[in-house]
Amino acid sequence: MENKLSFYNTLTRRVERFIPNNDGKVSMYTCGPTVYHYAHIGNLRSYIMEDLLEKTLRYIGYDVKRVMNITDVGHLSSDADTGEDKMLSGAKREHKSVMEIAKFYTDAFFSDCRKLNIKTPDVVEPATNCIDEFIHMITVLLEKGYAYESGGNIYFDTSKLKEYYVFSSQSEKELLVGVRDDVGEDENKRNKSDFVLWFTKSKFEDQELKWESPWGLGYPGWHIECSCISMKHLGEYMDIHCGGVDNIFPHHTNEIAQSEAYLGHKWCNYWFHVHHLNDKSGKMSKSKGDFLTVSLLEEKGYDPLVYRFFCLQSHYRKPLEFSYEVLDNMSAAYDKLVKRIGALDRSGEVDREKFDEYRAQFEEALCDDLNSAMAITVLYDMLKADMSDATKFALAESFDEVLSLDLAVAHEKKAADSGVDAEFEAYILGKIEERKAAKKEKDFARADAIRDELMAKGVTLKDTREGVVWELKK
RNA sequence: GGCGCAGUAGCCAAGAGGUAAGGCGUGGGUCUGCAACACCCUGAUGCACCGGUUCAAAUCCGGUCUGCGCCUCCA
Repeated sequence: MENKLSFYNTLTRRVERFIPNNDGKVSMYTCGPTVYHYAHIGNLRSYIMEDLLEKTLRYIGYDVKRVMNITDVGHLSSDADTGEDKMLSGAKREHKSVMEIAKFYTDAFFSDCRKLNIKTPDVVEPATNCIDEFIHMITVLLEKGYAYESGGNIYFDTSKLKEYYVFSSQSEKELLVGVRDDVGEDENKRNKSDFVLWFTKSKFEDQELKWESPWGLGYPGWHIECSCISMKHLGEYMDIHCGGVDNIFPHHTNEIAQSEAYLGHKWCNYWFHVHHLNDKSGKMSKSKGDFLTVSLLEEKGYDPLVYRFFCLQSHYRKPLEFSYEVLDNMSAAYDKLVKRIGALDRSGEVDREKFDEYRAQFEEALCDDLNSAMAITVLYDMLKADMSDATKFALAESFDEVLSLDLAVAHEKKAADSGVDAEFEAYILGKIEERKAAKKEKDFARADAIRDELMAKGVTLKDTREGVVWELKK
């Protein structure tokens, strides 16, 4: 099939035409969450943009297999032997077991994804399911001389590689100029850039999850999981590996190092990285403590899809700054868009020619380095164009396969479960009827009095063309 | 210190050599008891700044400034 999609490949540092290893098929891997806390909306930006990539691939006809890991062990707060396991500190914080924490936050993560219409990958695999695979890969790396044992831990020897810093033109010498003095140095390492594959000697004796291994009771390092899980499900050759830009180094750099050392050949051709969501003070981060979640946005009265719309209006390779002002802006735009599509008369013939014309424009925008903002413009252009409502509605439905903004579903249903109890709702509906009668008799003073009465209870009335609607004031 | 990303109207944002898309907001209008909704009209002689290349630059080149990220916690 024709390969028409282009996007930025971090490995070559340019926008490239995407050509999969097997015609028409795409193997795709996504670094999943470390489930020690809620995902914040910055984390979710990456998953939204990766979802866009996956859906674009499917939309233009590829057969996609996508795999995601769940990090439920081995992700330390520092990559040296000194950091505490994130899962363990999460468990301590909430006085639960590590497995309970993992389950709780994995569920929370997918619940957030559902609200944002992020498709669940074809395969989701927790790291703790793959201990045998980790041990196997580490064994091979030791046999091949790419790994060594030191101080009880197994390390990857980066000096054995021709090129370690594959993603940047940085020289090691420059990196050695210490910037972060908060990171303790691991005395067991032969080279500064070496990293742990397996821990048996942790400074944290209370590590809850440990497994038997040829090197003793212990647990895996963080980077090994993505290499093993992706190979387990996608084989030795992979098309696209995704993640946030902050994973470029060290996580993805280390994955390539160990995977290609293990395989003896090139592993993944395309690396797709999503830039950060910032606020005025900079990057949103779980470790900063204070962060925005999907639930928080909902509490403030925003539809989670407004946040998706906000992300889609920007580009994945651009830093995006979050503010409530912009979200309000997007919220208004989103409501108008949905209402406009909802008002379309869907009976009648679809004009195939027009349909194909706009669908092609939409694909073209997406295929140009995933220009989602332009794709949304095609949506607006299409709604303004001279063609039947049925054609417009069919196009909106089609575009929504990629945009996933619930553009063509009944939004009345959403309004129905706004959390108002039946008794209050009956009262409101009663008042609306009363007001309708007053208006009919041209008793506008009384009609306004009823509106004010409801307003005092937090209910806003609007006489739209489709009838009276009410909403709870936020 | 090194490496990288970005700077376009009040806000978000597209465009990447040929004379500034789109959205939200604002203002004006039409409509309707009023409000709201809907619809129409409305915006940058200019794309951070300074030079250069060119018939032509927001787009290319050089330099400067500003913001942000990465350089073993991060999406």
